Amino acid sequence: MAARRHSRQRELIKAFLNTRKDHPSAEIVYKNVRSQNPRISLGTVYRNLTLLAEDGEIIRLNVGDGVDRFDADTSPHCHFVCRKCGQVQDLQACSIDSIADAASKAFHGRILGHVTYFYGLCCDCYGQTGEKY
Amino acid sequence: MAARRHSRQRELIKAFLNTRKDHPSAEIVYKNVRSQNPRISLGTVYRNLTLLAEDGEIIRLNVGDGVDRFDADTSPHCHFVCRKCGQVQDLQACSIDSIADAASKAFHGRILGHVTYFYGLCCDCYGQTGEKY
DNA sequence: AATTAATCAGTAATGATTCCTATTTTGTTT
DNA sequence: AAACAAAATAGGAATCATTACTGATTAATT
Repeated sequence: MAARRHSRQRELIKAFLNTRKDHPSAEIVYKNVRSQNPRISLGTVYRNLTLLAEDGEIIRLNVGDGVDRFDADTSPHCHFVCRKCGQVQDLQACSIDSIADAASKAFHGRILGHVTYFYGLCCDCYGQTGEKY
Repeated sequence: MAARRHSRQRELIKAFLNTRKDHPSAEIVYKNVRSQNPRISLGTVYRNLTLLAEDGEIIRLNVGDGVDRFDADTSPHCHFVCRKCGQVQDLQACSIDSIADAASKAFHGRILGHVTYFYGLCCDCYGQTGEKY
């Protein structure tokens, strides 16, 4: 029903996300994509990010810092959020898939998926602050 | 430094949260607490919810639905979010603490904690929709 | 080329949360 | 108990990410 049509703007946005591993926000996508298409509007960026996420081409990420972030890597993986500098990075080393199974057994509805993120101090911030946190 | 002083309003808010297990939003806390103190302001509710969370007396919860939710149960547990009706419920049966340890080994910064929530269909919605989702 | 619906740019609107300020409370000190 | 200082409040304004609206464009189809 929702016939998705090709669009230059959406293609640009997806291409940009493919170059980044730092989970940029819509605003950052907007600023960067404008260098290739100065007439693109922020609303268009938001709408296409939502469309791409609906189509499963990207992942919408919310780590509780007030902005939605977007990730072109749709393979199952977790994220780490630095409490000091706010950066978000991938954490491939965690296989939590088994958890959903365990949770399903003690649950009477239906579990479709789960979201996990870790927080703490990233490598750089940990080195700087020592034991501050 | 931040000498916390007693306040009727904060006490009311905490007492209300203690009676609820459905992780209400600030707006809902506001509406309910007003029946006991009609002059309380929404800003006061927000500020005290933040203070309580900072003091570790409650937990601030963000499941990506646009509002922050609050939980008086500070014991370690996960949450389940229904994709259809939006309700948030506790999921006690999951012990994911071991995950943080596993993740720490493959990480060069410092992991202080983690957040996990499951999503899917709650018991009621699963019964209604069958295989729709 | 004509048609139609998706998409766009630009802008206004929404809504959750925070900020601001004069006033009131709370806990402490004389 | 009166005086005092710091913290908290009510009420409202401000912020800011995101969504909604609208007339103009554009991509795909006949």
